[in-house]
Amino acid sequence: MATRTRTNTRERILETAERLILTNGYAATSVDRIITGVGITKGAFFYHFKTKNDMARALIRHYADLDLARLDEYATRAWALSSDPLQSLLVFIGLYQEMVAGMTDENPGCLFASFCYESGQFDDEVLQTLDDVIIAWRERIADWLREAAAAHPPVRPVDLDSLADMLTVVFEGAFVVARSTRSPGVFAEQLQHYRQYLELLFDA
Amino acid sequence: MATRTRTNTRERILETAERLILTNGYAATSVDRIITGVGITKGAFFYHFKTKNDMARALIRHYADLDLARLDEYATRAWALSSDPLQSLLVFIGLYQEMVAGMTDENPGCLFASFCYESGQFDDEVLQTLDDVIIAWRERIADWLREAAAAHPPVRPVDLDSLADMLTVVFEGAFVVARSTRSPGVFAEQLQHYRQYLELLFDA
DNA sequence: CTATCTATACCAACCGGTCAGTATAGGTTA
DNA sequence: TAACCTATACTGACCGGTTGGTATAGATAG
Repeated sequence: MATRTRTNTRERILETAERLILTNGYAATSVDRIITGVGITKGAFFYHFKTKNDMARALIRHYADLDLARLDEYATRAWALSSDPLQSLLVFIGLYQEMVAGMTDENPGCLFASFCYESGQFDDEVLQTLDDVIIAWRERIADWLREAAAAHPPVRPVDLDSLADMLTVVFEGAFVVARSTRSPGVFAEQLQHYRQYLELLFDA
Repeated sequence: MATRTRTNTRERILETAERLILTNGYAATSVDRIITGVGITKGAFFYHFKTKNDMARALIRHYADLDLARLDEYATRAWALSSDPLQSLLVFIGLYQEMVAGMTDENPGCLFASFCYESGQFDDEVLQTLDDVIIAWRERIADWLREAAAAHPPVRPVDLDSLADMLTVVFEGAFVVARSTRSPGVFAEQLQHYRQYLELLFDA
C-alpha cells in the first residue's frame, strides 16, 4: 500500500500557521486552531515543535530563507537580462512587479511585519532574524546602487543605504495599504513609483 | 487623602492600551495587563468599555481622529508657509520630518498597521476606520498633487492617486524597518526620499 | 442622588503544554 | 522465521493557569 511515511506534517503545520497568523496575528492563532486547520492532534504538534515559540522560530527562519533565496534568484535573472547595473536593477524590480501582479492570495501580508508588531512575544533569536533579513536586503541593494551610481552619476546627492532601504519600505508599506483597502493592485503601483524614482535619480 | 478626582481614567486606559498593543499586539494585550498598567480594577475598565473590542473601537477611532487632525493642522501650516502648491506640499512633508525627528518613543509604531495585521479579530467597524483614514489621506494628498501638477507639469506621466498613497506607504513601511532595525532615523530619511521623488517628478 | 470608581469573588471557555499509550516500519539476533 | 528492539509519527485525555466578562456590595466626591 501507499505508505504515507512521507507525511510532511511539519510543513503543513508551518503553512497553516503562516496563513492563520497573517490574518489573525500570532497570539490570536492558538495551537488548537492550527491543529484543527491541519487536521491533526495536539500531540502531533508538540511532537514536531517543543513549544509554540519554537514553531515561530522555525516559521520565521523558513520565511527568511525563502525570501533571501528569491532575492538571489531574481538578482541572477536580472543580471542575465541586462549587464548595465542600473538597467539590471530596474529589471530586478520589474520581476517583483510581475510576481505581485500574479498574486492570488486573498489576504497578502508579510510575516516580518506581522512579527514586528507583536515583537514583545518573541525571543531575541526571532527578532534578530527580522533584523538580519532587512540588513541583507539593504546591503545587497546598496551594493547594486553603488555600481549603478558609478555608471550613471545621480542627478542629486543621495544616501544609497537609505535608498536601498526604501525598497523594503515600499514593500512593507504597500502590504499595509493593500490589506487595509483590499486592493492588491497597490503593490505593483508602488514598486513602479520606486522604479521611476531611481530612473529620475540616475537619469535613465 | 488625595483622591484621584482628576480621573480621566478612560483616557489613561486608552493611552496604556495603545502603548501595550504597539509592542505586544492586540490579542496579547489582556485586560488584566492594561488595568495593572493603569492602576485600576477590572470593574473600572468594564465601567468605561462594554467589552475589550469596544475599547479597540474607541482606540482606533481616537487614533484616527488625532491623525486626521494633525493632517489638517500641518496642511494649514504648510499653506501658510508657501502659496505654491508644490512648495507647500514639500513643506508639509518637511513638517512631518520635523515631527519624527523629535520622536522619543522607544517603540514607535502605527496602530493602523498593528490592527491591520490582526484584522481577523476585529469587526467591520474597526476595519472600515482603517480604510477610511487611508482613503482620506489619499484624497487629500491627491488633490494637493493635482494642484501641484497643474502649476508644475510632471516630467513623466504619473498616476497621482497612487503617488498620494505612496506617502502612507512610506510612513507604514518606515515604521516596520525602524522597529525591526531599532533605528528611528529611518523615518526622516524615507520621507526625504519621497520628497526628493516629488521634486524630481515635478522638476522643482 | 449620581457618577465613578474599589474590592472581592466568581464563571465558562480557552490557553499552552504534558503524558501514557498506539501503530507501523525497519533492523538485529537466535 | 519468529522474537525482540528501536525510531518515527502520531492519538486523545488531561492539567494548571489565563482569558474576557459578570456580579455584587460598598466607598468617595461633587
